[in-house]
Amino acid sequence: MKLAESFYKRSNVVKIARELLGKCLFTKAAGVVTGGMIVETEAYSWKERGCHAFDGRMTARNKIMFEKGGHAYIYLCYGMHNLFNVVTNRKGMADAVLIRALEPIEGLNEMKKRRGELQNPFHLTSGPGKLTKAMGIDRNFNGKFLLNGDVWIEDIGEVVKSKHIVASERIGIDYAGEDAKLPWRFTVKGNKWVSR
DNA sequence: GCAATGATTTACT
DNA sequence: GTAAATCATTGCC
Repeated sequence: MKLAESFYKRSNVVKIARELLGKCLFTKAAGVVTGGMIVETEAYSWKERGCHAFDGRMTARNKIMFEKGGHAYIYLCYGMHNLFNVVTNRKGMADAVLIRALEPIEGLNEMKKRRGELQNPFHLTSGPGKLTKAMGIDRNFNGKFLLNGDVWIEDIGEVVKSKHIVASERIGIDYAGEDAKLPWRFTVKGNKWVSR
């Protein structure tokens, strides 16, 4: 079943990022449903420098993060990669969880077709830019609401024990200074679909 | 209006 | 392991 709106609207974005492990992200693009279990996330808050909306800076790009929890925020990075985020917290509180990797479950054939030939089958969705491409996510998904759009998150009853959750430093945000050291990246221990 | 930059991926050494 | 590719968004001129 889909996660309730109340799940996203809580104020502790780090806790939400942790609880999203084991949940399933699905999209429906071109009439085909694709998706998988989330195995890697990162938390971002407007209270720290790693976030685009640091210090409440709102721009045309990140204004979705200021919406209430439950919206999808798609950000184009390095000119060619779409990154998928889940907005959390109340309206005006710009927190979000970046989905970095998932384990494919639904629509394997479609995802392979979108990604093309791969040297390593584990590279299908083991990275934020890869999984969006595999699932057909582009900037048209920006601002969609996860309870009534073509993208949503389900709880399939999978429980990831806290022993199997690893917290580590986030990736690629050295510019954030001290905040780059926050252990806000969560991965499922030993899962092959986690990015490097 | 224009140059600088980045929450990455891919290929090559 | 390292480097190049590549472009929307941003912030300053």
